[in-house]
Amino acid sequence: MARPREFDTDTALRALTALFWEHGYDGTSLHDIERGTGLRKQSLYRAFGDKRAMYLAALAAYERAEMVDAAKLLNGPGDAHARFARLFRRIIDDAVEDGDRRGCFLCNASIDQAPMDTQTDKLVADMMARLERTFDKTLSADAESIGDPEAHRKTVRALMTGYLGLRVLVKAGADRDMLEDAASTLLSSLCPVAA
Amino acid sequence: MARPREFDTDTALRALTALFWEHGYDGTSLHDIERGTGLRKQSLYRAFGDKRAMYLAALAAYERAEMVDAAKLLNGPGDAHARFARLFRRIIDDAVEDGDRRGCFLCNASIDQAPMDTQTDKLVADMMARLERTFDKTLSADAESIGDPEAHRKTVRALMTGYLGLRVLVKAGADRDMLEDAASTLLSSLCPVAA
DNA sequence: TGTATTACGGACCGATTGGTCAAGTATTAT
DNA sequence: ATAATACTTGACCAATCGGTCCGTAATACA
Repeated sequence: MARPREFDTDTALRALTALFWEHGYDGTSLHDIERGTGLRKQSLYRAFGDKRAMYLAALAAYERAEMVDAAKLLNGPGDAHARFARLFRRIIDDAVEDGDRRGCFLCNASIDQAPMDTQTDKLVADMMARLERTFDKTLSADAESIGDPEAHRKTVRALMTGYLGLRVLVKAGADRDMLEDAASTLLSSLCPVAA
Repeated sequence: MARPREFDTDTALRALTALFWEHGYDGTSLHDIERGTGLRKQSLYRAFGDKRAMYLAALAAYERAEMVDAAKLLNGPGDAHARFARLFRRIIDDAVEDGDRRGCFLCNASIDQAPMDTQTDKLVADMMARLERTFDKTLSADAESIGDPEAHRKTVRALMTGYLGLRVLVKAGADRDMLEDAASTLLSSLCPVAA
């Protein structure tokens, strides 16, 4: 009945995610978006709505792609210490070896959009809650942690804080030593012997 | 010989700091700046240079005012645990009671400007280094920490990470429980008994 | 094949961006 | 008094912002 869309929405969404992730909301213009996606804004507006909707869709896509990817690391073999160590190691390696300073899109969005846009604020809060659940599940791999629910919850939240802090340090340009030291101490609370 | 400046540069700088701190670089327009400072942009351009210079000056002023203020908390009485506890308590209270979601200007700048502006990047790196020195000095208040320099350095850096993570959580809209739990665990590494 | 429906590209929009210029005025040292 | 300086104000600038409109091309169904 109607002419079919000529571009792939998922591909466009991936491009949008890359753009907003790296440059933020204000730092990404419609012109940048046209270049990055290879599409005219008209097509994008019809597919997504307005720029804000593109941003929110990109943030949600980030969660589906990158954070699910991180969750896989956390669901791997070994005890909680080993699992979180793999996550932190990946963050450090990406930053130092690939020079990837994009940080965590969720963390970035928390700072540059959440306080000034209610929709972003809501989405960020939801994503934070889901991230906490992921961390919670990972920590539950340790038998000893299930004894004290309060200590368990506190540890999860400290690890969340450490995760976010690490991603800020990456953005700030911290070197490998800095990141390694921070990560090692954060992990030591999970397994004093392996610290 | 020449007509003296009619406005107080420090007052203007305080206003600039408040603006950039709350709304970021891109989120603060010259129009906002004129309203916020009560000055015409002409006067501001002559006094500071361009918008980027205003931002950098504001960031430096933030360090002189707010971070020196925080340093006072860290130089107060008690052991390291008590000192850092006061800092974290202040962060949480400001966020929860006053609804202050501005976070830490240094942390904000790390995310929204440092990766895309070399001058900001340099200033942020310097400020991070000075913050680390402040944390280092505070931790040195504990006699037992001076024994192992490596452990000392690692603890300092983990506390930095925790500090930054806390400020991100505030921006993300975390509630009191979340912040309290995170802070308490971060502090527990300093003094297992008092945790 | 006719037609309704939709995608597409480009022109176009007013508003706002950061930044500059010019004119008039106030202040100071000589 | 005067020369030199630098203040204030508002107009002005090109460029860019996010967003819309419209003519044309392409498709699916009757």
